[in-house]
Amino acid sequence: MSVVTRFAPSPTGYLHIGGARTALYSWLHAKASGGPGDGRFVLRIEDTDRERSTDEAVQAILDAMAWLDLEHDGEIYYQTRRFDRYADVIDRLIDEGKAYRCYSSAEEVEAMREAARAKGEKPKYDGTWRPMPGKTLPEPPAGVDPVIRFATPLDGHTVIHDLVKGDITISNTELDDLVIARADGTPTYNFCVVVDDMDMGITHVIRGDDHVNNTPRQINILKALVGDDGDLPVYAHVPMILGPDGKRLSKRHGAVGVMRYREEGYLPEALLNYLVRLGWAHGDQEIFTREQMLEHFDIENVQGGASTFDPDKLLWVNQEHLKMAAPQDLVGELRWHLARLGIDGVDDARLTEIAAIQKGRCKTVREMAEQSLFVFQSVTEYEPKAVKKHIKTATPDLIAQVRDSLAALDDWNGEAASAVVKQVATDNEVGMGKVAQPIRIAVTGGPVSPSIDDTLALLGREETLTRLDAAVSEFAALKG
RNA sequence: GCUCCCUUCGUCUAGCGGUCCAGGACGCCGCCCUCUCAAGGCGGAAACACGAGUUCGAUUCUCGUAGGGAGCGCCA
Repeated sequence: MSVVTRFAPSPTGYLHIGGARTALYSWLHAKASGGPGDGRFVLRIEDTDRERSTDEAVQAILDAMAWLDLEHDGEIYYQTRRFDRYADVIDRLIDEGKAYRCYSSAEEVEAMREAARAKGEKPKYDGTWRPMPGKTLPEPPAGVDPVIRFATPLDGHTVIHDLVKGDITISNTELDDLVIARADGTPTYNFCVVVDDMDMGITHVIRGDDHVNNTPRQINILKALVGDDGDLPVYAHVPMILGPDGKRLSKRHGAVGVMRYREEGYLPEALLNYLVRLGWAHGDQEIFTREQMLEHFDIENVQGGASTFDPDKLLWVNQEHLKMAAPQDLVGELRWHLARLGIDGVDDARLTEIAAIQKGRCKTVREMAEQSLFVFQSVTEYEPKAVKKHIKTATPDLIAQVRDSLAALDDWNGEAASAVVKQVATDNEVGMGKVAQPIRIAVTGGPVSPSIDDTLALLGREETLTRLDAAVSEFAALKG
């Protein structure tokens, strides 16, 4: 049987790191099992809460999924477009006596819960309106729209055969008769999920473990629909991701949107790599390409306990991916970051050249873009601290010597340029640092840039000579 | 309060009864390399929550305790 998984976010905000990992695990499980492309990965938008769902949030989630390249199969489902279907199923359950109308007010239900709590029990609805053999129901109050409640089995227990947690058994007496349709007729989450997963042929439900307590309710509803012997999906509840404070990472608790990581210069494959390793391992391997994840990922090896998000390690993973990326594969993100810094219209070849030189020395693409600005912007001022440290009285003369030798070069390339710098250092019996650092400051304005040969190669002869000339007079004036 | 889940270095983890005075990685601390920043090389500190069992033998199995997480909505 082919695997079908789904990712089912509610569009009440951006896609955050925990959601991204759940999506990744679901995607991997569908795509990794049974060979490439065998399984299906469905995207479903759970927007039944019309108060909080927004189109902007839907778009934000779609954008993040696209950036991460977690492609879904087939159409995107929206629960709000399936209300007719839910209504049909609810009618059927009522007809079959598996659900009933409840006229208790919200205040009354709250009082029931309080009463249960006072007795040291779990807060529950007390079943006032539940039809029972030999029981006389109260007269429905006039002018009150009822909610529909599901008649949960009164005894027995429900077992979840969870792929990551193992078997979980919950007594049905822990469960109460949950509302499956609100007074205004709209269906609720626990109900829609069941109908959807059934209709969409979902074989594996992979979701956060904040849902484990809902699962028995959902299983009971599903059994009411398909019978005790009907097919149930396989569940896999993945643990939460905790913030540095040990609290669950959530939108209102320190979690930021996935796209924020793009802004900070992370590569999507690096973020995915970090996320896949958070709670899962394949021996000692730390760095995974997308292909390697697909090859090795196994949902059953996912850790049972929550894990803490570590920004430092993410940064390292990103750096590793930067190092191993082909320069041309970095062009897209580099262009995006440069654009944010006001640099547009640079051609691919140039960006590839820059990426090739910078990728080994940056932790993020954002840093790469920032550190490459000197290529596009002429030097308008020299960093005072750097000048103070590296520009001495003899410096203008040294730079002038380098400048003249460079001007005389037949071929302009990094190797030849750095040979010139070395020669000048040797001729004047000073260390490389005495020449290279001033040159660096002269052509970039600051003390940090790629190696001198790469820096000059990137700049080109004309630009290098122009900047050196400017620096010679500038530094001479400074020290004169 | 009740229910469920979890527990190896600060963090992510390997370990699936003896191979473990516990391995890797991030971070941290030294040293080396060096034209800056990185990278790289070498070395170091750092953990099986606790208590009972089971067993010839427990990090590994069972049960308690403690700690942590989640849930208990006409939210998803």
